[in-house]
Amino acid sequence: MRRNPSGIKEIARRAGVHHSTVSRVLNPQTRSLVSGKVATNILHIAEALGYRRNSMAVGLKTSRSFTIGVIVPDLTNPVFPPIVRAVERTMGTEGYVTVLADTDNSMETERIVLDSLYSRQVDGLILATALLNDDIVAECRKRLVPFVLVNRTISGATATSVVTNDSYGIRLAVEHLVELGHRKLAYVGGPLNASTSKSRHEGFREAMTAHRLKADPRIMYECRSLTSDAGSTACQSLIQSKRRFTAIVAANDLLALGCYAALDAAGLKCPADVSVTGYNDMPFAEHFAPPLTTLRIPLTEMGNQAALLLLRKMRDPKTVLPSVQLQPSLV
Amino acid sequence: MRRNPSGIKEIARRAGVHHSTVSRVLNPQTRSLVSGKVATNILHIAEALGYRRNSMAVGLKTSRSFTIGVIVPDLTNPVFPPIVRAVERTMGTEGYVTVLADTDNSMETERIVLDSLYSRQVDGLILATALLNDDIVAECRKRLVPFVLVNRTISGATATSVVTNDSYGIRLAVEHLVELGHRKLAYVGGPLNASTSKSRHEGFREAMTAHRLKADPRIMYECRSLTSDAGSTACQSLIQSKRRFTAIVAANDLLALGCYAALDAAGLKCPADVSVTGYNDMPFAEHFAPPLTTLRIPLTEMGNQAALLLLRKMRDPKTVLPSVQLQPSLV
DNA sequence: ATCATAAATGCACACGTGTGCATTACTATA
DNA sequence: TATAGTAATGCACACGTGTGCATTTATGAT
Repeated sequence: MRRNPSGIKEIARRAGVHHSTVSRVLNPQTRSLVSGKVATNILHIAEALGYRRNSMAVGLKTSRSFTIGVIVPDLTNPVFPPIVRAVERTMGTEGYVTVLADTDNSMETERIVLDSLYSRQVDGLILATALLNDDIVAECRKRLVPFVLVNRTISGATATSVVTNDSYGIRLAVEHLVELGHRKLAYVGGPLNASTSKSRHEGFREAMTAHRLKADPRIMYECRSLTSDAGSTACQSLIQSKRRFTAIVAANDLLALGCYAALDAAGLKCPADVSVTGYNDMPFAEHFAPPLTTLRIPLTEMGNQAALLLLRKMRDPKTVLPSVQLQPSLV
Repeated sequence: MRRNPSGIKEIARRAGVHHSTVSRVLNPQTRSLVSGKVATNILHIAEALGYRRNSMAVGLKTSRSFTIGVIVPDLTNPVFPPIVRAVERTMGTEGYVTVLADTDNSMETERIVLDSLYSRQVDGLILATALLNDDIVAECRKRLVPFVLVNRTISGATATSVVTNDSYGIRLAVEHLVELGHRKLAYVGGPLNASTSKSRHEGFREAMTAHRLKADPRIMYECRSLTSDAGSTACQSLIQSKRRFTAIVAANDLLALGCYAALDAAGLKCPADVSVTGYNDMPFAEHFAPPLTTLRIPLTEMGNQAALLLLRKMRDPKTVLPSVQLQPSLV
């Protein structure tokens, strides 16, 4: 089934010109090379035929696909949709199309996906999956495809990334709780191989010592995944440890919700018995019971910035891009 | 910058064979045509060179891109990420890549996006944006690209779609409220040009008459968009109308949350004064204050089914696909 | 050993477009 | 009007791969 019977050649035939002339007309870049009369005629014919240029042929010839890849660990994590959306939009206005890949937190599928994208000649990548020492990032570098990290970064800050100041954010949370009179703060964090979790972890310790409090490692937990379930089990063992704490700083809203559940199951009231703070500003967090104190991170802005940086890099591969760090705010 | 210096020809050169032989080896379909010895040798060389086939060239030659498009109206609506994720995954296992497009509820950008995808020779489309009489769907049909509608469908059921039984879902909600003793039910729905909103609207009226209750059009609202804000303003005017109602059936969780906000602002308690039900089973709806009674729709399953149908259609364009209707459940 | 047959490989063209270079048509200046 | 110069267009090849057909090589039967 030939889906597009009318190529550039057909237009040329009808206009009585060589197909190269048509090519020039259809390309805004080179349209000025051809006389106005012929140009408008060709444009009319193209319009009448409903012509759409075949991007595969263009891509083959120019080795640019006007396609970028966005790789996320889990699209159902509410952090990512706003980022992806923003990327897709700003790239779209520049004529780029966004292929989305969800790795389901698996490095193996990430590698497969990367192969697939590379084979499709993507012009650039936006990675939201980076771990601290990530051989996938190394591979991207080796393959010479421009990429920007978003949300997470790698150790050494050797790649351009768009992240938020996580340790500052956690400090805001700690200060908030301290102002409310809390002194015994527990911490429920994520896996330390991700930059976000690591700097939140460190941010917690720094903020505690800054307030002359002790960050007790016995009431600090590192969850394996950033899910509600993980937070719940962490909080359960926290409760069972019988150590005193009056507040929990969670490194993620989902973890915080898990804590809510565990506290509720243990008959503890929020925030009467224990206060909980989250991180990420999940949509509608204010409707939770009780309304979750959390940190808003400018997700859309992050997506925008990442897209803009990537565009710069793709246009001029030898530019060295700055990394961007945005500020979270307490809500 | 040549990113892929080692094409099929280079491999052929090193193996001392013609490039067509390499092509046959690299293609599992035709590998049996070439002798085992040569094949393994070629595979080794390809491996050593880190060869990845150029999909644009393949696509140009075979006019298949192994790419599909997924078009959603708003990715930050929590309904869509699970669907998109499921589609991407099942398509991925079949070697397809998914380009995502967010139309931001604008038909204009949808048309632009569609052009862009068509130009990229997508093999198929999954549309979550369909309105009841949708000329975009007509355009897809004219362009002969296989497509499947998901979540929403068009009038006349003339296209294959994967949807849930919305009127049944609303009936469940109504029955639930009636069992709780409610008799005066208000309805806050979405724009009637979408099939979901329309059948929920109709479902509400049917369920009411089935219980010998009157669906009072004066306390039934049609919001312009499915957002929390829209629900809030609808509920406000509901309150200001001074008409009696003891429960609100919202056609969407976001609308329901807006009702929560408006009721709270008016000093009304939930569910003591007014009960509210939602629709869509937003993640963590159980953590809301109060826990939202809503309808769970099998989003992942919908995405899966849509992908499978599309695969069938792409493999055999002359099959006529069945439409699938899944059942929601009250939670 | 000879020949018929099958297996393996080479050859050449095609997919649709872009682009440097050659060629032709036009314009202006003397 | 002749000529130089420029604008407009045609020509041909290239991008990387797939595939029908021709050709060569191996296999087996007599």
